[in-house]
Amino acid sequence: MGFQPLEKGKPKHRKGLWSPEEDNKLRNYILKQGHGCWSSVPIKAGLQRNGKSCRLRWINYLRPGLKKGMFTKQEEETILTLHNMLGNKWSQIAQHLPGRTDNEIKNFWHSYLKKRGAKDKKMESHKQIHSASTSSDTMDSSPSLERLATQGTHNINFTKEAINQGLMPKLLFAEWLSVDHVNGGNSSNSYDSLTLRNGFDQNPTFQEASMQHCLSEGPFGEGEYHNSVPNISATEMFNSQLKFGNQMVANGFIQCIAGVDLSSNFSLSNDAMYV
DNA sequence: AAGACCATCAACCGCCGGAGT
DNA sequence: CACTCCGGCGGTTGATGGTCT
Repeated sequence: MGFQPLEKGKPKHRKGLWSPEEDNKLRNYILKQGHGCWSSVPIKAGLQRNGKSCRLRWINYLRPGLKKGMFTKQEEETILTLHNMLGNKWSQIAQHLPGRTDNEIKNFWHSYLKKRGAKDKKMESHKQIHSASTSSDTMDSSPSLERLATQGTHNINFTKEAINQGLMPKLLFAEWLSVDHVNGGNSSNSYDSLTLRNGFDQNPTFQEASMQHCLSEGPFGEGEYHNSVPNISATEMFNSQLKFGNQMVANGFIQCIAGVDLSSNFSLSNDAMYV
């Protein structure tokens, strides 16, 4: 890829991959000042990017609480189910997947489509060969969209209406942390073993650590929440989220985050914050 | 070992809608 | 009402790394 050389004279916005220095600048700026108006962020943060690029970088990569790595089985099924209901509404789907971005989900879906396309082709030829025999035993072993939507493979019983009306809860990244633990994400990241390089790291470990530290002392302590959600259903999740929302408000949750004054200008509206 | 091919992911682009003037 | 600005969204592209031949 490489970076496009900056044009002489005219201040042109830089494109391409972000360097670690740029990441640091953006992260530090937003954590300290909040993003405010995105178009002014690059200027104030000393970046030669446009506002859009900064926003995207923050949302998709730098934002605290983001989950990295493979999608879990449950996440995959949730995506399939929600996509079946909502279509290509990636941002809406992302709101129900803790720590995942719309971009990530979109990418997943496209690769999934490719896989499925290949599988379908295979199935088609297989069917033709065995057209005389019963079809039931040739069913795809992966969950069909219809089945997922109707059965709710892991108790997903929310309705399209509920989703469309915004009745589905959005998530706190504190919950992302918990879900991550449940799903065997980076659960080995105990607080003690964390390295807080330069205050922040490339991954959300720093925030997770801080969150965990907060949570362990607060109403979301290990016993109460972290250990209570194995094989959590959507309904349970929903309920716990409602509880979470109330607790958050009641306990000044925001101030708890990382000891940084994020509350002043820190927009969490798109950060799966339940409001 | 090297080139071709493929999958994944980060980032850009263009469009749309809402808010402000 | 028209215009501009901005943020958000979805589609698409291009780079990169891994696998295959």
